[in-house]
Amino acid sequence: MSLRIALLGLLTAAGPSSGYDLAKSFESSLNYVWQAGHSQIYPELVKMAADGLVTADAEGARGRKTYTITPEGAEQLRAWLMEQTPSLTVRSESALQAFLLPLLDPQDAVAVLDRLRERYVKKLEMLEALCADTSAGEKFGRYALDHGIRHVRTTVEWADDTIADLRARG
Amino acid sequence: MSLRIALLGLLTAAGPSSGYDLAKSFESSLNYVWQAGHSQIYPELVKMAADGLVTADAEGARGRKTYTITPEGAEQLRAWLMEQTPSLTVRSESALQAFLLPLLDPQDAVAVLDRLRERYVKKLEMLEALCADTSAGEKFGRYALDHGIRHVRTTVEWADDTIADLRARG
DNA sequence: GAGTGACATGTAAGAATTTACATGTCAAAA
DNA sequence: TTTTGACATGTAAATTCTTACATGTCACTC
Repeated sequence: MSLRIALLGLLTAAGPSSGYDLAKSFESSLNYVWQAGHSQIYPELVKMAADGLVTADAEGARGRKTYTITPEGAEQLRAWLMEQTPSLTVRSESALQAFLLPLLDPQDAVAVLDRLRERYVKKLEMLEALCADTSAGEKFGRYALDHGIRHVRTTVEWADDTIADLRARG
Repeated sequence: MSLRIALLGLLTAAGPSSGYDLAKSFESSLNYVWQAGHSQIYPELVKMAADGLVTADAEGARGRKTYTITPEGAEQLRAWLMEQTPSLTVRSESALQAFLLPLLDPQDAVAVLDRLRERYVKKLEMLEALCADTSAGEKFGRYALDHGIRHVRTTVEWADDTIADLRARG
């Protein structure tokens, strides 16, 4: 369901798009909260067309197919947003790694956390640069970007404090 | 891989456990960052035993089987923690919902965000209660719990600010 | 004119995940 | 004593997700 919703959302925000466009959009905007590659997107668009949620243009240059959301698709997206009670859980490999850190001795844990922290700092810088770029303040990007930045910042702070705590113990 | 690592982590932290125990542990401790039901855990334990990462006791009362991590399992866990560079991406249905919110008109978006916020507040209270409980300060629970609390708190703050912004616009 | 790289779409196989089905034990309360 | 609920383990089917394979176009550069 989530993939479908994500695609309907992207089609609403960005207007008619090809599967290729949508895969790109996924990478650049939705990537922080959901992921999907083209091999998942293309077949899903076909199913969505069969279900009347989108319509496909005839092929354009280089076999390009442009999909447009239908009123039915828009309605389904709206219904999901208004009525669904999505799970509050999260799936995060790096959070899993962070969780298991105390199983290492403190020095090793610090080493691992340091590396993880470094990567989050990079990510934070990247997101903040995006935020400063005025052109990025479009569509649903604003709140989402803010959400992402806050979360990554929180993670870095947590890493700082946890490293300090581990150092104090080790 | 993540499921395997999570199970090895739980077995290390909690000592020898049954699949049932592990499923419970998953729900109560790892749940915020990874999820797995018993129907995924039981077969995985069998495979892990075949791979020499755990050993299974003979059956106890009510068909209970107790699994113990082997040195090889411990080594694999350690190697993953020290050497892997896990993805920084996250999969979160509620974050997806939050992202798509601006596609609704502001009043509707506020209504949805309000509901979402309410649920996060509940979750925050739950986690803070857990934190206050001294007995919860065991094993790898401390840092993980702190991590979870900070993230949920950040989400609530984001929701507050986003609701205010939406109200100002709507 | 050949090569490179972004554009563009697909399929197939396998792994991971979810949901539902299916079974049986033991202890305690009603 | 029956019934309820936690304990305990599994399998099957369906869906979702990842990784790899496979193909072809178009614009630009060397």
